[in-house]
Amino acid sequence: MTTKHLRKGELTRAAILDVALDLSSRDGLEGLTIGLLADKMNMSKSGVFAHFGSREDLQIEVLKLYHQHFEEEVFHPSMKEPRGLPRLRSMFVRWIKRVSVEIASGCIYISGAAEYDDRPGLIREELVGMVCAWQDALYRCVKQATEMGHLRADTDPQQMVYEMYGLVLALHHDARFIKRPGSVDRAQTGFERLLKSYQTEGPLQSTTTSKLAPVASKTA
Amino acid sequence: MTTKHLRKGELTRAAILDVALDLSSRDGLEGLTIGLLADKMNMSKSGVFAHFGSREDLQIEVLKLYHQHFEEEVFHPSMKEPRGLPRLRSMFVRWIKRVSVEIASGCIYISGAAEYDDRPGLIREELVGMVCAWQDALYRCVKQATEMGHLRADTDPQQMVYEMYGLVLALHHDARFIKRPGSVDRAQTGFERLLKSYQTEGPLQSTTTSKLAPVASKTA
DNA sequence: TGCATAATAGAACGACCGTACGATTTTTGT
DNA sequence: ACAAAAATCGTACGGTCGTTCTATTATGCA
Repeated sequence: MTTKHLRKGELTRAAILDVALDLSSRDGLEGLTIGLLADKMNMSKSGVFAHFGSREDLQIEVLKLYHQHFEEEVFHPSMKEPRGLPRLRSMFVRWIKRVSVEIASGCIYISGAAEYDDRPGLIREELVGMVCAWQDALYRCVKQATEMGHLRADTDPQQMVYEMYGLVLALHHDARFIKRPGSVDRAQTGFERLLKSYQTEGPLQSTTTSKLAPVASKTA
Repeated sequence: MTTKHLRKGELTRAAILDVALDLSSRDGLEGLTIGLLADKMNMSKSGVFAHFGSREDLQIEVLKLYHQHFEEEVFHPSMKEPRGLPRLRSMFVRWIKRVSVEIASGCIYISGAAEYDDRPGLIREELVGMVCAWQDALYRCVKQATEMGHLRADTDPQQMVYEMYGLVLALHHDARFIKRPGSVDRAQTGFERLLKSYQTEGPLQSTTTSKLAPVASKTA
């Protein structure tokens, strides 16, 4: 019946996208080339090209594939954690785990941000949308954590997301560019300090009132 | 006498490098093209090329020029501030001021880190050296601040430099890529929280002993 | 003012890029 | 098994890149 949909072309197309994602992670989306991709696939340039209307289409498909992986590895599992601080912890830990695995290859969200910060077009728009979606997810999570009393009531979610993002950017920078060991621990340490800071420390007063215990039940 | 050294070629060479730095800031060092550079200079490609042995040489010269500007604007003025916390503050403030001015053009240290994290060669080596030199300067400054009692004695300088760098990377990311307003304030706020955290907060105890007043005399 | 020399221009090269098109092979449905 | 359709290949075009070589122009010193 519906088996007619699994035509061979779709399979090779998926295989091409897998390899393309690999290449883009290493050399950046802008470094992705159809000729190189054809070589790695043992195909002709035109054979690869035929699966996509243009190079830009290919790049966008790669981007969507990366987004899908990111959601499956980081976002969706974290959404199964209980709201508030446990979920926020899960998001950050899975995030830096993914980036630290990506140290050998590279995170497209991060490398893409540098590549497309001054290159208008569809790819940039897509990329900005994805990054903003992820930052929004973090934002909502921080907000919930404050509403549930896991973080100080006057916590500025935007500010906290900003600093979390900075910790991950620094991880990518130091580990992948500088190749300095121990960066993963530094990201984790920074996050703990961030949490402690937004839990106990008042704007200009000492720690007195903690409405709720930051430890939540493991069952969703 | 020594006026023979200011031959005309040296002048145009310097002018070319200025334009090249501008172009590289916008499109990245790898996006720098001799043809485009020649257009902006109203010169022929070969006329521009003749001043440098190769494109790689040109890129390295651009890098050195950027490094020189960075030192003049950020490093050297900060070294005139009194050791410890005042100097550290100056370094960070001048740094983010420079990066926030560069939002319209782009910081080569940061964009270069993404471009060359997997591209071996002379340019990468040069770039890593410069960034490490800057991180080392920050490291020494933090260390002095702890030795002078401006920061907690158990402050891990490497960790603090890591987090400062993260704040600046996030600034570059949010302001230049996402184009979200208010990022400069967020970097500043993050730094203040960072300072407070490393001044008062103990590893697992409350604030009791502050050896020295964090306010130092303005005279070096 | 001349003349050696430096500075620039111009054209051409080989390489690689994305893309287009027609021929050819492989897959698919009957 | 055979015809229709899909997938793949080979080739070619126009463009840009860095680089080289030779010719031309501008500069600087005697």
